[in-house]
Amino acid sequence: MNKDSNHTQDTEERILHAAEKEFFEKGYAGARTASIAEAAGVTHAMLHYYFRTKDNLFGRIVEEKINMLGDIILSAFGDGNLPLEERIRQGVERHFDFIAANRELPRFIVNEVLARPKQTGIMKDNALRIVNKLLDNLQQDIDEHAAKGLCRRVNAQMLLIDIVSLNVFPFMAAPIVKSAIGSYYDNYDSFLELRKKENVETILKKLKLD
Amino acid sequence: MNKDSNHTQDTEERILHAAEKEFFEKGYAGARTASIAEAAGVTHAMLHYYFRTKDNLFGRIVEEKINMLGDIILSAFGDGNLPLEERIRQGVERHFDFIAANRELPRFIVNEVLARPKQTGIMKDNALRIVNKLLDNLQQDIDEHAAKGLCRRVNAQMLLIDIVSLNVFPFMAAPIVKSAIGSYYDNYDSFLELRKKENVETILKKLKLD
DNA sequence: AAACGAACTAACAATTTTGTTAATGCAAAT
DNA sequence: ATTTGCATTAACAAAATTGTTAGTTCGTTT
Repeated sequence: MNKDSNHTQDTEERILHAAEKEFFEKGYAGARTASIAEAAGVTHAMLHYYFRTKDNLFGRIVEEKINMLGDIILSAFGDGNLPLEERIRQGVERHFDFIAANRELPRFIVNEVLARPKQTGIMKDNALRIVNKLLDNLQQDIDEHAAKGLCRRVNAQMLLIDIVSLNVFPFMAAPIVKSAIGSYYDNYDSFLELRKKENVETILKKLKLD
Repeated sequence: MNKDSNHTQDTEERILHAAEKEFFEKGYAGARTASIAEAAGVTHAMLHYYFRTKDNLFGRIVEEKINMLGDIILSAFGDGNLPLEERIRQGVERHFDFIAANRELPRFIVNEVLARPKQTGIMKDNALRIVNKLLDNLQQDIDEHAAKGLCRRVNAQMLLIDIVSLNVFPFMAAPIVKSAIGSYYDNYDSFLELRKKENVETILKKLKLD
């Protein structure tokens, strides 16, 4: 069987892709295996042939997504060689951009993943270990700069929660934020551009000495 | 039929109460009318007798909750007689306290309400009208103080998004934030106390002149 | 070419879930 | 006391949804 005639990967991929969309949009309970199969262009039975249960299929999606959590924080804030202010500015911007490129991820994580502590506990702990290691490093960085009188000695954990809150919420609550800003901006994307700058400013201002 | 023997309100209330819990916990798709009836201590048929469909019952809960949105913003930030800084400090604290007392509301709104624009559009618009009126007033307040050189001239809309983001996110992502702060705090509530202060500081610092 | 095995299909089964209906109880009105 | 009407129940019906199975197709192996 050569690669071109191997439909397995194709079909499996298509189901996974359709499943991600369905689970993201409707959540586990709202998702229908029949819809997923239809969207993937395969018969309903194929879904069960490859993944046996809805649970299994869901698990595959969750596994893939939860690992992104730690990775994005690390890749955004991980460059300890930059000057602190630049490190944080870049972190906020990269994190914002990642969320903007994965707008439905936060809702999925909050609703579907965090609601299943038993099934996702290990993966979550793993992501947290990565983040905590980074936070230690960042806190050192902050403390050193603060000791030199270059910034306030803020808590790195709190700062990260600030950043994630500011960056994530406008996307999670997009429908209401969209209505709220209404006609003030040309379109939602131009609002988001401003929002990103605003978040960077808010965070950097918090670091500044009084 | 005297009031004591009128079981109608009792039963209806009990169903509504149980429904709110079920819908909050599991969302519309995950909620089961049978579970709601059982939790309310009534037969399954009674639920349909009073509300006919799951949709109707859900609509009643949504209607009640969506109206809280505008109200809380207004009651938190509405006091225009206070000095600006005090007005904002009080607003942030009151909004935080409200969310803390209704921790599952944001998730419900984001997941269930915002995902149903057709059914909730009018209610949402109504809440937004209240908020926008308040924002106009707050912006004037800010502009006046800025003109006197007492604060930065920040955009009131952006400021409100900042506040809501900072206050809401830690509750929506509570399971992961809980794990993340781990052993650093005695318990989650003592973390939340600090978090509230932190948010007030973050916002007020944003207003300060450089 | 015959056997083999993985991918696939159509039909079906089992369960869950929402919603209905006919009958009953019971308090208040006449 | 009889009637009236709402509240309630148990049983049932209908639909939706997940999962299974027996059999088919088709490329590969021997």
